[in-house]
Amino acid sequence: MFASVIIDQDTKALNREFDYRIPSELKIEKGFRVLVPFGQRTVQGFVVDVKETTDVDLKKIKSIYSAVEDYPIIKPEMLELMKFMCQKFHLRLTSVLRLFIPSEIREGKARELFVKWATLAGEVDMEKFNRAKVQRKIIEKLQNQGKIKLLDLKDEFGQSAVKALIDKGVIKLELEKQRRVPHSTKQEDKKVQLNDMQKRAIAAVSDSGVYLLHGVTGSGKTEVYMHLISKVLAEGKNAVMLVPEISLTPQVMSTFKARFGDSIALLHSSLSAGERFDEWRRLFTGDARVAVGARSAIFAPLDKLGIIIVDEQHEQSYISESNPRYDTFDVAKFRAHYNGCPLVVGSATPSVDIYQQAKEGKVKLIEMPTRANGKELPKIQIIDMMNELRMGNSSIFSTQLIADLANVVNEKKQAMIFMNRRGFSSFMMCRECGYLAKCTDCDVNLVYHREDNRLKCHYCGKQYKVLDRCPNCGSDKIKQGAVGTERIVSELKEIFKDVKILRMDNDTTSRKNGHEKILEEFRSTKPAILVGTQMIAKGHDFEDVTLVGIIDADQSLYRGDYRSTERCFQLITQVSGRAGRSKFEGKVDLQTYSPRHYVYKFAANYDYKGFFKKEENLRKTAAFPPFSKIIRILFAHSDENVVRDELKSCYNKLLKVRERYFDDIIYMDAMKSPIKKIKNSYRYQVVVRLKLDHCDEVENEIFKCTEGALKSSVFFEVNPESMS
DNA sequence: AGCACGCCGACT
DNA sequence: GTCGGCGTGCTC
Repeated sequence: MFASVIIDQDTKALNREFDYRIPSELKIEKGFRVLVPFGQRTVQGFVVDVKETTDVDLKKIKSIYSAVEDYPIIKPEMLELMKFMCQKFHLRLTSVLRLFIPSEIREGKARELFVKWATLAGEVDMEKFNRAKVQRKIIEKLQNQGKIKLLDLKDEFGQSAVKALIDKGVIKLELEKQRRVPHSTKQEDKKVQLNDMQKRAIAAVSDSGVYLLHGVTGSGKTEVYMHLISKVLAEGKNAVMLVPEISLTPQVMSTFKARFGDSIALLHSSLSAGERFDEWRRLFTGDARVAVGARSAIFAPLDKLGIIIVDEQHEQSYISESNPRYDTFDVAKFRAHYNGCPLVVGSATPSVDIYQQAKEGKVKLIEMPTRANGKELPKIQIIDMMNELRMGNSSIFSTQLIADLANVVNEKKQAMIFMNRRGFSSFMMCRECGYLAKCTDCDVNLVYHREDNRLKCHYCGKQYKVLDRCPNCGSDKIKQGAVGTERIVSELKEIFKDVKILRMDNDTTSRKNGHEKILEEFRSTKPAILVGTQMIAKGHDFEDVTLVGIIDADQSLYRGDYRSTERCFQLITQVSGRAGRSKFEGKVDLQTYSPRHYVYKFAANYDYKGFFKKEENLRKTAAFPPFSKIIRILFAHSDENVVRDELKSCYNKLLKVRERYFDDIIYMDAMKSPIKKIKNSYRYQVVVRLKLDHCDEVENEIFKCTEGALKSSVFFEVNPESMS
């Protein structure tokens, strides 16, 4: 018998199967981890196939040395899924593999933790211990208690006496497996009475298929998820639930822990190696039956899945940005299909893409249009910053926001100020008339590149001179760049001298528990103002927050890609949900320089459907996804000439593909990446936009063109989240 | 990834 | 002559 093995080394050159003979004395099946001779060395590999024959010259074939475990570490479903992912996302088997087996196990770094227990080996002849007082005491204690942890024994009586007894064979050691418990909780499970809307939602999820749970913030989606999971567990099946990493706060984890106890495994980024190992093993063996975690938890080694839930479906973090790039949704869909179970994705602001699928009937839509506590959603007031300017207020804050903040301070309540300050490049606009630089060919906003001081379109690569005068009204008041959270804090401190003002963003939360410390401080201070980015928008329930301020909402609009309006809508809705969570009324001050942009009107009215309709029409007209497919191929290498050459030869092949599929390709061009160099590696890219008709076929043809690039790293993305 | 093979410069 | 530099290519 022969085994097809993939070598556990992630390089282009090794991205194929190697055949080995299976020695008759070894029991080896698909999914086994094995040690094999490879070149001059012994390496670890994974058996992906077992077969009677091989095409390889028998003289070359070597035999497998041994199996690492006596069971397949990769289950059949996972092998299938690996193959699917390679094909779907154009990935290497060797890099996909790493997603399925935590590095702690792959590299053999973490093991099971054992505690040593000491017991007496048999009858003891006490006569022999007349002089050794300490040893005598130890024996007596063991006679009384039966077994004692070795560490405790050493603590009490000292190292040497214990060791002497072990050496004499009086004490026998027993190993007991011990679980490292990553999170303990004292929280009680709150039994919640479901309302009719929730009951209907639960009942709607019946058989397999994809369900979109569209529920406003505060509609009680989490309770629906937990009920669905309980139901599945009762049927003897298992469940996976995904949550964005930033939402996986201690409170959220405690809630789940309180409900599901030990049958849950929580997978998140701050687990230690040992904890991750144990949680993974518990899922693998079936000791844990619910996996809750961020993106990578979709690879939880559970069989018999009864449901997969993806919360906050619209979150960008479900699409992996680095190394093996994949979309969690496609992976979840595969697993749901394989297990014949439902996939439920939920959001208050579903992505345009999935809502379109719901509209087409590919996804079943479940709606939860009202809040569980019956409270109105906070009123959103759009504040025209252009008008503020005309009135002579050129500060970051509108008079309205300052007045509302003063109110919050007076009433000893709390406020959150949200500022989306991400990305390197920023937009250019006229402060007088609100004119925004746009690409003439693409109907996409231009992005300012500091490096070469030019405006660029991220979709066609067309470049423009930087504006020094507004082409619309002739004003030279051109605004460019962003205001950071830091400046907001310092300006607020000037205005509200005695008020606690906290900042929460990537810079302040990088230390361990930085997150928690800031939130705890905020929770316990009144009045207080919390200034932050994205991360303050996630699931924190602060009862006393009565005001949310959104500074410069436009920032998320002008990022120069087709999804920016959608993201802006999601952001406003998400952030607004933070205000008025309990008995107090909430209000949102939304500051913008383009108050008439359609996204604000719809967002202010919480009108998702209206927004979707508008956006759908725009994308249809402009032929952007979901009505087309964008492919971005990024080449990166430390030597600029190498990337340029490899990109060029790829592009030449692409030109031939375009000849063959002329009608299917709307647009195609090669250019430098918006961020030309990252970590000393030069980046060039090709962007292609396809009609949907034969897009899978054309996509594969396009991918083939990249295979000639041997030196550069090639990243192949479909409908990329970002172009930088 | 590693390790051998191989083809050019400076050394006992 | 040969010791060793690291560029290229292969590993079942």
